[in-house]
Amino acid sequence: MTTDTTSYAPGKAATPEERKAWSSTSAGRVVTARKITRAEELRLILADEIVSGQLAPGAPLDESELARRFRVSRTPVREALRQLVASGLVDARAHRGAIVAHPDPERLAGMFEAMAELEALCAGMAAERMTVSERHALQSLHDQLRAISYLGDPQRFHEVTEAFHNAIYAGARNAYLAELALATRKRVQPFRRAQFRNIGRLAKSHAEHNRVVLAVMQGDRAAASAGMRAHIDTVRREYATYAGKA
Amino acid sequence: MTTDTTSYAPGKAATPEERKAWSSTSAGRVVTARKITRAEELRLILADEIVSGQLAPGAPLDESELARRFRVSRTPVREALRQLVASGLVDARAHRGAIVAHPDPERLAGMFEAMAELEALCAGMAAERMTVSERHALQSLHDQLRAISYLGDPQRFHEVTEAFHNAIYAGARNAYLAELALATRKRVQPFRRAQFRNIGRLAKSHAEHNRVVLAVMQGDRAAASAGMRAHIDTVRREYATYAGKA
DNA sequence: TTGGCACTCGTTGCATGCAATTCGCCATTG
DNA sequence: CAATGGCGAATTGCATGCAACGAGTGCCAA
Repeated sequence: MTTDTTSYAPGKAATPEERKAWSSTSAGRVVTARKITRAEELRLILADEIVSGQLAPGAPLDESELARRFRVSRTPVREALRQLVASGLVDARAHRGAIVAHPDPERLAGMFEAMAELEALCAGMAAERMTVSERHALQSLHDQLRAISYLGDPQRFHEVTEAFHNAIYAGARNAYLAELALATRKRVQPFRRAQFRNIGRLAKSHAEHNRVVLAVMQGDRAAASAGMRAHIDTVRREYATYAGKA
Repeated sequence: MTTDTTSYAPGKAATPEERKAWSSTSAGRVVTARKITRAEELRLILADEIVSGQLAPGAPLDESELARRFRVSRTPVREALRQLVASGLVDARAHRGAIVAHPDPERLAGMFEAMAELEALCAGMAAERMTVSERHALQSLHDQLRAISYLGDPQRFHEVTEAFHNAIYAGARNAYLAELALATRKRVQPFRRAQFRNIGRLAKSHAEHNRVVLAVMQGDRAAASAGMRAHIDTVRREYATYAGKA
């Protein structure tokens, strides 16, 4: 416990100014979401830190420590952790604390396989259902990726890749399926960090996307699915090569 | 609030005997899970009541009321609700309470479509990966279903159907994918209650399963997928026919 | 020296009180 | 008469204190 410095009066735990402090760590991504609860804020921040790799798989999530860090009581921290447990990003056992989820290799392989199929499914549906303007928007993102792969900016490439996949989710016209795919993507993300340091991977990734984009533009469901499945399968293999320590 | 009858001393809110009372409502399914926390208990109970239809979509979930009902404080109730929100069975908005999830028709259609594809995927994978004994076990469940469909016991038919689908999930050798499929199944379940009152549906369901079982026995992935997709699609159409009020 | 055991400490689980927000109701006004 | 503004009640959100559980440590006995 060790209530050390702060005064901590009830309902006045931290001024808004104080509370801004914590988001300074996450590189300019300050989301000034004012209309949501503290627990929801914490959930979003912690999820982001897990997905972005700031909190590595296996890292302990101490309630009191997080409460101090975010200048709130343990209650909203606990609620945020419970939701993260339910979403699969965090593992917890009663009286034994919570850690960032760290699936064993077999489970991780299953997540990759499921991701491949979900993405393939979305791509196939998108090939059939996207509007003309959506197809053009997808093509535009794809072109951007080519340009970025030449420049060799992994961070930017990653961001636009996310947009690319999100565009396909949206094109599938199934919000629920999109949520499943996105959630799976996020849960796998902490284990593919290393890939984005590999510049050579960018061009290959773009080439794989090319098959998908072509099929989507032509409305060829089977080809779009196959292309996306192959792409994610490459991602999986790439991970398997890089990761000896998983 | 109205602290009416019980004394309610801290840490001694209810004796074990008192706490047994609530589970008597759910028809003999008393799970004497002693080693888990109260919040976890509540989560399981509420999820079961939602899936089983005791709590209908749209029903309000008042924290204080649930706390009284289960003889606990609001804290574990809140944690259970948060987890149910994260799992999609409950919707909640800050300061406005929680209700049993009630997706609009479009979203529900998406859930049915996703379920069809997930089940199809599992069936296809199971056709390739099941052991011989697993295939025989599946066949056995299928035979049981035929017998039950003759007897016309919808409740029992439902239970064995669940076991049938779970056997296919297990045969797919992908725990993560199985979780997705099962979660989706549970989220859709509250909207297909009516179907199990329709005795005629039982025989048709069994006939649809037949295609899947045959394909699985022969290791024919494509046929197993197609069969399962067609089955779930029938389920969806059946729902669409029954439900004017969704 | 080693195995078992009780004790202690740290962390999590739960209860409770207060603060904050929302919504319904009623009065006031155009 | 309708619309709007503010007040009150009810409900949720958060802080805090205490209880319970687990893990580590040191002691005792074999």
